[in-house]
Amino acid sequence: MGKIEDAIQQKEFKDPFNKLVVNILYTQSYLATAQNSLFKPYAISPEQYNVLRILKGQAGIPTTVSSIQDRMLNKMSNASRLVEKLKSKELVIRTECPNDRRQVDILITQKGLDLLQDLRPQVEEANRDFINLNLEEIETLNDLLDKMRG
Amino acid sequence: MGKIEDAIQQKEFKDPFNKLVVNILYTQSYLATAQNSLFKPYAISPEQYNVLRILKGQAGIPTTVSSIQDRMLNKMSNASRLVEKLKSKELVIRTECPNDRRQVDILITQKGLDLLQDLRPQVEEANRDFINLNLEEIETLNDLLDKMRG
DNA sequence: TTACAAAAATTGACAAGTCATCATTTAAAA
DNA sequence: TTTTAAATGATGACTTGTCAATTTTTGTAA
Repeated sequence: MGKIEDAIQQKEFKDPFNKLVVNILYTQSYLATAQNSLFKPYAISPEQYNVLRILKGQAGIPTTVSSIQDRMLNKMSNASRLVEKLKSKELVIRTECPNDRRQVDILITQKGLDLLQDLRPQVEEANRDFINLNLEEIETLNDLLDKMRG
Repeated sequence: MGKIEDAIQQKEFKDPFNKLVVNILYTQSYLATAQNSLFKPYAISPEQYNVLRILKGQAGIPTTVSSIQDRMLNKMSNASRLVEKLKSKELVIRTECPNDRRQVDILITQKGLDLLQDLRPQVEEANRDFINLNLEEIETLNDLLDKMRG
């Protein structure tokens, strides 16, 4: 049994709200650590993977830095710097936007697409390994998380 | 409606597992950002708050660095450095353990306890503000997260 | 007892989150 | 048109997460 009380050796919580906050933070760490070791051999971080995933989702349409930021899991992150890291690995290219010279168009490269392709089966396998729930439970969990944020 | 699809502007997901991973990572960021701005006026981070909470839970019993690490939400974190930050703010004291000189006993100070006391009502209020669920839903969510990790 | 392995904590290096500030460029107001 | 405000991205400083290496101390086996 993976009860949160055992995981962090805390017998009881002030109230159910507090327990839920702790449980979500702990579960995120559980997933993030797994993701981290999955991506490590490919020399990218979960955050960089997420940016690549966003760019692939744009299906070849150039995407600005702020648009990437809006789609990121962590809105406070520093998309500008992540893009720079990806560029130095030749996983994306960055071109000045002709319409608005303040903006910068970001595009995933073939090398970036190949990396996502290689990772795909491993990501899917890891997701199944680390989520011990059936489809109905997953749907309930997704709905409750959505509702929780209001 | 706070659906995850809208939050990150992604129409659909590869599979329910993938959607759940994304949803948990996003929800953690949602909570962590709220915590961050709550603690900011008190010049501590959510992680430092968590260490103080652990020490208070020990009820005056000296706690070693590795024991703190075991109880932290993020097991990969650097407890040694967090303790050093708290010590420089006089929120904890650090004494060499007499039985085993490799270990270091950490104890929360009165100043640290006072800080937790001041924060308590605000943390409780924030938890309620950011969790739009009833008690039954919270319990279901807690149970599903526990089961998910196996 | 010596020698070696394990445990505990610290430290260094790098990536990412957080936040403030800056420069450039665009859009709007006077 | 001139001035002002807003948008966009980059950068710097600081904290934390991640992980490997190092130091000190303890425990154990030869």
